[in-house]
Amino acid sequence: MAAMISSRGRYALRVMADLAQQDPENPVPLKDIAVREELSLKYLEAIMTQLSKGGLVSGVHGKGGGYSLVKPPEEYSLGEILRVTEGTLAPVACLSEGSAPCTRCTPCPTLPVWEKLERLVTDYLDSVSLRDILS
Amino acid sequence: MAAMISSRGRYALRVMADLAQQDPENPVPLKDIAVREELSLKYLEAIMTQLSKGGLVSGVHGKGGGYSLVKPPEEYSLGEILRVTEGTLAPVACLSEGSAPCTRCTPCPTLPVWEKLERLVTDYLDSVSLRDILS
DNA sequence: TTATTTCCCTATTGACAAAGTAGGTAAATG
DNA sequence: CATTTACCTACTTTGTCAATAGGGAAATAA
Repeated sequence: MAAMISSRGRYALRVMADLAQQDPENPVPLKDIAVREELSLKYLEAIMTQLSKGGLVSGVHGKGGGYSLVKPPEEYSLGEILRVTEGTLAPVACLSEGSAPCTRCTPCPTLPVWEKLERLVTDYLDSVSLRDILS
Repeated sequence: MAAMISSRGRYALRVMADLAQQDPENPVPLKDIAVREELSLKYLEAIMTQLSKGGLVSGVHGKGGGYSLVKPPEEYSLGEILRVTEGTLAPVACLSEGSAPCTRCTPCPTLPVWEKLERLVTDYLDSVSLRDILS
């Protein structure tokens, strides 16, 4: 199957969309999101930690705390959210950073194809905003 | 990481390109390809079986036998080769055939995004021919 | 007919990543 | 100080992909 976007990434989009539909002034506790989105609290925590470390949301501790977006929904692109949770949107392993360049044949005749494909995907996902997927 | 194209698919492209560079009149035995492409014979067999069942190559048994392309290189698209080996090029699991439609929310606000992304990827890979990647 | 070559078929193994769980710690609030 | 909440570390489970192994069936040539 080898889907490019994992379920974790899709959950992240759902959660971000959920946050976008709440009052931006009040942080939203994970407990609430877990119920609305039918996700386990623990799994949700793992995803939010990534989003928080990636600077996409901010969390405040204690009673009355929770998570909130750091900017308006139209300023998030799906690409930027997915890059944080998926790590990379590269269509092949040899384009992911941290992978040794493939030396089977030089120059690699398919490399330009993968590079263009990655650009295609990235450009599209960067062109869709979080607001665009609010229902 | 979640690469869209697995190493198996990339091997398939290499093998098809290898075949395209041999005499189209004489079937090429796997043994030869395995040496040239530095793949184990057994693994190569598994890949060729898929390509053969997919109708992309034809194999003939016995001495003097081997595999050959069934049409000229310019008539193969990368998309058609990859669909055979990867099973699907769907960016998300819910678009793969055989998967139950997701019922979390209807209508799903992200579905149009995935559909467009799949079309983008498919159209591009279908526009590149096997001849285009011969070195 | 027999031996050889080759494709072909059905498992199985091992490695690894992703999905999801569990239990706790630290900060903020009332 | 008790409660609420984010945050941290580790684990189990599950599933897929890569690669291997050991044959069997068809074709050819001697």
